[in-house]
Amino acid sequence: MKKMYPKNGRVILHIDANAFYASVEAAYNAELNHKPVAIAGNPKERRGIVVTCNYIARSKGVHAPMPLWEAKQKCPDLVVLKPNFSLYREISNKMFDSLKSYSNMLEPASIDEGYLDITSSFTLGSPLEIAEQIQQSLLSQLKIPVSIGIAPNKFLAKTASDMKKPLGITVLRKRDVQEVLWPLDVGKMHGIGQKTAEKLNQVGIETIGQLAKADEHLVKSVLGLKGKVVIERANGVDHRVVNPNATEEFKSIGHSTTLPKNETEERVLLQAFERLSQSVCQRMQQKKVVTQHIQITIRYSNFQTVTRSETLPHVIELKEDLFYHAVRLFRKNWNGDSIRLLGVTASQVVRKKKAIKQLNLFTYEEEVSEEPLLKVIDQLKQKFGDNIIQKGMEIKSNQDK
DNA sequence: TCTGGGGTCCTAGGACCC
DNA sequence: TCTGGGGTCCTAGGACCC
Repeated sequence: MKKMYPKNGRVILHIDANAFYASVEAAYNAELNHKPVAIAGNPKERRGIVVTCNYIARSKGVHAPMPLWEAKQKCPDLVVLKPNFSLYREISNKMFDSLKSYSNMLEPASIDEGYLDITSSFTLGSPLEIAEQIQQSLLSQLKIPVSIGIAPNKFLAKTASDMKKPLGITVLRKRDVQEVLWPLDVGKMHGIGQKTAEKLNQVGIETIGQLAKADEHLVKSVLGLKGKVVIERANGVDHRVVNPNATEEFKSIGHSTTLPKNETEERVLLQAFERLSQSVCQRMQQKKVVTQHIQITIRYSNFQTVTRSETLPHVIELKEDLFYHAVRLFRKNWNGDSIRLLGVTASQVVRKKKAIKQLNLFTYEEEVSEEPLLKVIDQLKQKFGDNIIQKGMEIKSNQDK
């Protein structure tokens, strides 16, 4: 077979597991292969949605993220399973371990897909041969069907893997872009959602081909800096590298929950915050990180969503601290309307090791009680109004030093 | 009987500093 | 009797993806 890799180019695979959660379930229960299967958030509760479903269910019109009641209406014999995330995580790890044997240049993009740069893996065979080998071994060893895109960059590889599902292998060269991509609606492009597509339509750009040839000033006038990027993509250009460390560089850990019913009772809301703080704290411990920035999300029953965040004068990691700051933000910002969803996020997390120097600066060991500070803030607030809070925090951080 | 939960990145305005 | 300009940090919200 003729070698496909160009002398000056890269060869990148995008490996995308088909209906991943449903495939994992079927791997452990073969009967499911012949039934329509959906994985749904809260199968018993009214607010469940389809997270993913197998291809039999899809043929009946079920798709994510459809409300469960609607899915059952379309497909009365739908088998609905609760998600088993720890199992999915385990199989996902096995999948990526297996991919690493083809190249170290592996970047997991989510639990069920990743990029593999095989430019230097030519001793293992042609790109097509490598893709076939990957597909067969994942299917036989893990019973996970995947689609694979082969292309000179990430964008084209991702686009290619999407073109044949399940169990497809698609080669997309730059010279194919004009014929394959340009006729498609601009909204089909990865990275262009409904809103962006509407904006482009309004200036007369409806297909990917029109976007590729569009005036950069025109596109920038509706999309800002993103305009340059999407024009490049439409021309099949994408210089992003495959970064094996990307998963190490996560930035936030959050938890949110839709309440069993719309809620106005503060006691219940605070209980929810306590559970959320607990689970965020647990995952921070697992990942060995601390945070100096906390954010809460309030979604009201009319779906209006408000986020409020705060940079803290020192890092925190304890559940009690997360809870304390979340509740303080909540009390300051809740308008009293009934609430559908609450969330707590630790953003800008830092590895604990890296934070140690900072911790020393802030006398981390002997935690200063917040009570005196709060009294001071209250007095200041009475004098100067609410916006004094930030000042108060600065005072504290100076004291800590 | 509407609309989950986990994220990332970008924008834009105001505060603040030099 | 009119008010720089550049850089950075902070905050809120929007868009997008899986």
